[in-house]
Amino acid sequence: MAKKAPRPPVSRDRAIAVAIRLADKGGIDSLTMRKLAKELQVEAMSLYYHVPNKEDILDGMVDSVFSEIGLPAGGTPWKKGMRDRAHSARSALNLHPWAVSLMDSRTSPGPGTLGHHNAVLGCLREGGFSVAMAAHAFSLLDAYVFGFVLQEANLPFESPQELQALADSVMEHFPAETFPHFYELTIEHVLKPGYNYGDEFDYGLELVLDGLEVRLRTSKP
Amino acid sequence: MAKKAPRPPVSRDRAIAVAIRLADKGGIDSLTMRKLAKELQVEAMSLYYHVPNKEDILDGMVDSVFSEIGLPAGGTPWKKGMRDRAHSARSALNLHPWAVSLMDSRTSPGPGTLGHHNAVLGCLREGGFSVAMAAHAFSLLDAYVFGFVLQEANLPFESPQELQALADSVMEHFPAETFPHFYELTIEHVLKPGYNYGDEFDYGLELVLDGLEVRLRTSKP
DNA sequence: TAGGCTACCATACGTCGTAAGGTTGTCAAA
DNA sequence: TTTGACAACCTTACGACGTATGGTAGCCTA
Repeated sequence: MAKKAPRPPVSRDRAIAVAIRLADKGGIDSLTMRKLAKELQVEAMSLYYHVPNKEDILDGMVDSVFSEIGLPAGGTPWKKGMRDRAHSARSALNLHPWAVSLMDSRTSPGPGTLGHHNAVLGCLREGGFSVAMAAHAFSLLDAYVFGFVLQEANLPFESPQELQALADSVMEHFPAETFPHFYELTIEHVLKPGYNYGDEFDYGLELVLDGLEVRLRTSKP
Repeated sequence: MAKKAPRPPVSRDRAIAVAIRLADKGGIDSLTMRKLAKELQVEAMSLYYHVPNKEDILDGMVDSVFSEIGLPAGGTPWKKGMRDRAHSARSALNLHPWAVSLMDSRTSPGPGTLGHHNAVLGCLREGGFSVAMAAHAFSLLDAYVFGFVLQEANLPFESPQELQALADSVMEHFPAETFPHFYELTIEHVLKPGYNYGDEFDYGLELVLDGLEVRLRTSKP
């Protein structure tokens, strides 16, 4: 996959794109200025010609992920718009799991982030939400989506086998009667074939959307 | 504030407690094995007698924060139990903002985490939730609470002055007509005196709790 | 008084972000 | 045709990080 002879020129955008690829492959901790430079076929210090510091690259990465989230086209009914956006956001953040933890500690929003916020607010306002109600809905939906993805990325297992192994390990350390309800859930629900934590996403999302619909109706004359 | 002459013995628990203090004071990045050792009045490598590596300390810190979250006493009505727990979780995580981003990448739950999960599930089951409904509720509530705290810890401002400064900075970089809905929200809502993002927490929480109540009622015979 | 154990320490390695100060290649003005 | 400014990249080096390796000093028991 290495380029032929001529090295394409480095730029902030290209550095960010390659950094995202590296972080996707090896996790955010494996992203170092030296590895990024090597991937771009330059030396580490050359990056600092295009970028003030590593933080700036991380900012750019987060903003780029935000830009990946599909935006509701103008005129979309708010409920469908918000549902689609939630699914799109989950997909983007699942593709780039480092993004959620990186959102923390990032300070100034970039154009991708602002554009995203703007489109969401627009969809809500067109759907009849007052400014205050739109703020409520925005906060609630974002908190739910990011929180869910955080938990999802957080799961210490990825396959049913790993889940079983984890359950075994926990049961070994703590006798069953210590945490009876936790055990009930584990055995009667989680360890059942076909269980998939990701399936919980839609349940919560629809509950939230329905709740917003009710509040919207009863807040209007 | 330094201890007198006799140095108290180091232990995993004491190391974790002091690590939490350091992370609270200077952020998670400022927590290094050398600084932690100095605070405990030993050399860095002495920590490795009590702890296998830094990861183990981070695990312990997260588990300790989970233990700080108040648990519903047995017999508490589920809605009050969940509301109180959500507030308590938010308080604990606001006190230790590094904990949310640290939850990511942590693998094996400790006793604090398991005890917390167990008590929550118990409260829901006693309140009439089926195992599957309890799983839904748990996922939804946790996602919302953690997601909200993540956003809250994430806010790039802490005082109204900083907010105003941030707004000015953003407006300088992007003309107002680029993101009209974002500007509407900022000017008509966020920059108004008395605005406090934290106030959004209860709106979303009550909406979620009401939604769960409806689902619980209609799922029962 | 010998040996073993617990708790601690000194030194060193490889890796990180990045400061400071080169070295090229290109291209317009002289 | 020469000059010199500028953009793009490089070399070297520094201090901080996590931690592997291999001590040592004090205590306890036999």
